[in-house]
Amino acid sequence: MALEHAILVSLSERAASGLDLTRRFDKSIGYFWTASHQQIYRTLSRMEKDGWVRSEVVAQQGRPDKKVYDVTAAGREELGRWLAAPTPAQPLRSELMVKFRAASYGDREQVLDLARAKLAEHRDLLALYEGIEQRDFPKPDGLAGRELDMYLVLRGGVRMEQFWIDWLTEYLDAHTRAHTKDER
Amino acid sequence: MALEHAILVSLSERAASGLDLTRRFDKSIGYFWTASHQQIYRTLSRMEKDGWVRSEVVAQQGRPDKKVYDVTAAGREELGRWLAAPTPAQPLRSELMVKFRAASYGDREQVLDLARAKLAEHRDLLALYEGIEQRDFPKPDGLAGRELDMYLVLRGGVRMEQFWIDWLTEYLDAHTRAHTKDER
DNA sequence: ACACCTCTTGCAACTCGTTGCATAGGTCCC
DNA sequence: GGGACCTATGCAACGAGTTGCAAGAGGTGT
Repeated sequence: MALEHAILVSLSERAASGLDLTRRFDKSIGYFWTASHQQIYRTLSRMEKDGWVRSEVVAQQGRPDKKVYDVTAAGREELGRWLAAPTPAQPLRSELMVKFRAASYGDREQVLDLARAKLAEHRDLLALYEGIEQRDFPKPDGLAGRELDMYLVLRGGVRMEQFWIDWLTEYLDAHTRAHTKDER
Repeated sequence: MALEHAILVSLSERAASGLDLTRRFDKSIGYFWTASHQQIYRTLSRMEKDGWVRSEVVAQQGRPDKKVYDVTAAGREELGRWLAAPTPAQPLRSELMVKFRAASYGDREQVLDLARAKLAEHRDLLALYEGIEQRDFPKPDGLAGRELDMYLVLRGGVRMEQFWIDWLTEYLDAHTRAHTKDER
């Protein structure tokens, strides 16, 4: 399981409540690991029971109290252990690829429309990531340590979106060419 | 859910038993959608109950009987419906990216070793896919229809592996450079 | 006073996927 | 005949993740 470790990473950067974490998983960390708020609350409870984090109730003005979580020494130890452990291969799982392979059993034109929609989605995501890259890392050459790590993960996101765009373009081009040939 | 649809696609290509399907999910289809045999048997039962497939017990010589499944008209209809339906965005989920981002909270050298191991894995996969590409599609230019679909999905696999290789190489290079600088 | 909004935490039920095991028929070999 | 192994199907239990809903606390509007 990696959600508890993703939470440990996020809490290592800064202590947070369940809702704070939920918001972080909606942006930065969420770009490469997603989680719903229910999942986060449930996991936080288990982690506290296991002694990886401890919580403190903090009163707020004009808002309900919140429970702020913090990583314990045991949590830091677990994080280090997990970091060094081999990562199991995550098999590729793409609904889109299943559909592309199945296109001849349905309406091909609609599948091409799906491809065009996905292409637009991935172009938007690429623009988002490149915007963050230019805003937060205008000069990547001098980076080191934690900042370099964050930059390189973002680069992974950029490259991933570029992959989708390139492949979907190849897909659409090839089918456009095949279709044109049929018409002649 | 896409497993039932992946099964419909595979059964559309050719009728099969649960174990046949398990073997297909270990190779061709499995390159972009995986499933264990228990999952397949369970899903086949449900699909038969829903009327998407029908089964026939076939006696074999020297082996236990097998139940061969076949797509019904309702199954073909469902497949067509699913093909045209929009595909929800699948958020990226990469344990490796979480680890890379967290490297400063553990032993960085071990994380670099993980990256090198992943790089080797993806090089192997790329070689596998490129081997299939050259064996099955030596002349991709004339392809159309179902063969073109299969070729293009394979191209997606090749490009995906190439993405991992390129990014991991960038990651290792950047950290090698940062480390060298520290030493000076 | 009352309805209604947001913030924060959480429960319950469900689906999806994995792991471990069971069963039953059959071959091959010693 | 006994044991190892393969084919084929399946159950049970668990863990991970999603969806829907609830409840309390505090604010705002009329």
